[in-house]
Amino acid sequence: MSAADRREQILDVATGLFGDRGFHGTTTDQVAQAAGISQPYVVRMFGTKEKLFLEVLDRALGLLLHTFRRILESPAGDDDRPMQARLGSGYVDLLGTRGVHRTLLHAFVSGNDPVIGAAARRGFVDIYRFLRDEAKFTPAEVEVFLSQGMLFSVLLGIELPAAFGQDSDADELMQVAFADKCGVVLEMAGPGTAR
Amino acid sequence: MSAADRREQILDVATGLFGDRGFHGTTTDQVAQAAGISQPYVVRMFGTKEKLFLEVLDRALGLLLHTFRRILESPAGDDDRPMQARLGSGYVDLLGTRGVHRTLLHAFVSGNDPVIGAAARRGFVDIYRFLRDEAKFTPAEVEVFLSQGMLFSVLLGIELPAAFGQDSDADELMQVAFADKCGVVLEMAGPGTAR
DNA sequence: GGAGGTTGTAATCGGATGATTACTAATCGG
DNA sequence: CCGATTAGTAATCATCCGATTACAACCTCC
Repeated sequence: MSAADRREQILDVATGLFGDRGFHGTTTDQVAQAAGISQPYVVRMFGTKEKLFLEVLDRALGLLLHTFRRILESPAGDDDRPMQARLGSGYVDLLGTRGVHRTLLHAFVSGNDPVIGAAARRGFVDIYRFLRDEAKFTPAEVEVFLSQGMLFSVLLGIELPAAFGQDSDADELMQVAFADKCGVVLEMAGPGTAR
Repeated sequence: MSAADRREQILDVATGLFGDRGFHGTTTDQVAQAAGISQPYVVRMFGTKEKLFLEVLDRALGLLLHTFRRILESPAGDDDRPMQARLGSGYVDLLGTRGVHRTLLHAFVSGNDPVIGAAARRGFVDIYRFLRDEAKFTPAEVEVFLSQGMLFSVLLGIELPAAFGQDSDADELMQVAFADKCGVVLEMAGPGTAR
């Protein structure tokens, strides 16, 4: 396999693993085994585990913004909902790429780390700038959009969809938070969607 | 020092440390040094690092719910704002106890862990039940309250207040997200509030 | 066909880390 | 004053983990 392809493959599996267990909770050996290669190769290809995580984070942020820009620039077609709702659906659809949401969330709780924290802040502000400058959201719209997005992410973080059916109050909470997107979320992150 | 007092002291410093670096990123030795005792003593007092984290998590959740209940049951007095706003202020005031918000967030991103994840889900559903059954929030009110709370927490997670003044867009984002609470947040979590 | 680059591994190192054991100094009730 | 409980440590263990080094197989182009 070419180094470039291998690189992409490692970043793919690393996104899933970092999403599951975070930076400190994931070992380079787990990444290597998931990619079917040896641990030293992972380290040599990225230099350090931290650089690997930073690349994973950058890719996740890039995918997020790319998804948003595609929606923003695509013709509305038969979708007559406001842009907030359309971008929201795009955010949910990121569930299709394993680990993206949860890797981002892991980065967002690492503000204390001098390197990862700085990258996380930069990434979050980039998203803000997109909503303000490109999507032309008003401050109030930004606040609602980001708020709902973060509740969504945290509920993914605690794996509430994966525990669906075990606690009627938890199921009700999902209904309250995800509303009409509940079905989609359960399809993509519900029980049995595991790794 | 009595074992009970020592226990509380360890839980206090551990809350700060776990809030800063999470479960996997914090060592029992860091906790011990912060408490001014030896590492084996920390381990023996709590059994395992995981049990220590679970106690820290329980305490944080307990403090959160206790704060909410106190506000709910206290007379409105001169505060004529709706209960959503009053509980929101209480949530912000939890910044007064170092590490509570960020420890909770770290737990909320650990849904994958069989033990910590289960505790985190239980805790989040407990909060939901409080809002529904005790605070009598409507589903829409719950959604708004939790959404804003999670955006608030994530912005704390990336240490946006601590980086205040370094990026005008970041400062603007804080204004958009925290609004009238911006001043209080900066006082309690702004630059120079460090450990 | 062989020189050189590319893809990859085996072996190993050094340090960190959670946990265990065995011990000690102080405190306290009788 | 003494036996026992309590608060605490020093030393050490076994393991894990990221990183380094040295080497091997393979491809490719002249």
